[in-house]
Amino acid sequence: MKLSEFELDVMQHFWQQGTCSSPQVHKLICLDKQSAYTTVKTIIDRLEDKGALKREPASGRSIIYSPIVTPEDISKSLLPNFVKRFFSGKPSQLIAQMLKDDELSDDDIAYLESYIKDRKNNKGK
Amino acid sequence: MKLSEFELDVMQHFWQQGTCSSPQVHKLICLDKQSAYTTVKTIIDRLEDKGALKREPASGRSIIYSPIVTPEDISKSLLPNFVKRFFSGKPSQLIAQMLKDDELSDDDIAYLESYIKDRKNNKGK
DNA sequence: GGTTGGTATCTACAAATGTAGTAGATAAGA
DNA sequence: TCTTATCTACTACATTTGTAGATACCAACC
Repeated sequence: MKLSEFELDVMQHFWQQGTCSSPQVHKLICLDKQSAYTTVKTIIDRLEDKGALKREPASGRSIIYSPIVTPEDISKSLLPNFVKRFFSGKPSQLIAQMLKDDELSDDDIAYLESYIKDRKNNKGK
Repeated sequence: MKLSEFELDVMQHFWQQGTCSSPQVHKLICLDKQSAYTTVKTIIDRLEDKGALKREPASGRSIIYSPIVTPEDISKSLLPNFVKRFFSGKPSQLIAQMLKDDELSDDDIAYLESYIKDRKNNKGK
């Protein structure tokens, strides 16, 4: 499933909220960029067509949607390509860039260090 | 600078080869997917318009192009967004997913360790 | 020097994407 | 129950992207 930029921005909110109505998503989107309500609704309709969202059996005025695809579904297909394109297919280069750009928190670093340590131990065996 | 999928596929070859003619890129692209020469040439023209490629002062029948933008230029703007979208903004989750599928080599580990060390030193200052 | 094969340029067009208006349905309040 | 504010459904359109044909150019070969 291929989703556009804007579609991903919208999915973002469903992934965070779990379920949402169109007006709710519109308000959330508008925190980042100005958009007409119908614009957001069109994107939601397209996401429904693509099978990324489904309607919940909601009682009420506005339709409640929930996500079908997960971020993992998408990232699993995009990540290898991403690494291949920009980091010569080497995950270590991606990590290096994040380190260089200082995008990693202390926790992230600690995580990496523990991974490295584990790996060394396993190798020793 | 925003590049499309196909444009990135083409840039890929320039990043690998350094400089290329359109026919050369066409042949490389065709190793992966069938495309008319003019299709590839159109993409190259668009990349030139966008300022991603420039013409080299080449003597001869076919134009030689070389890349202006680097993979880092692109990845720097895409990576934070990528992490935000698919990994709840947590780089460690991205790292975890990459490492799940793809092991790091000894060189990779050494590379990362030196980066981590640097970062710690800089932070101490 | 004319022919030919490879290359470049220009033009075109369908599909996807971003953007939003209009009209119709409907729930909530007066 | 009538009105109004809200939400949905449908339609529209400009731009970007993928795709490629037609045509023009030019260097090398016969």
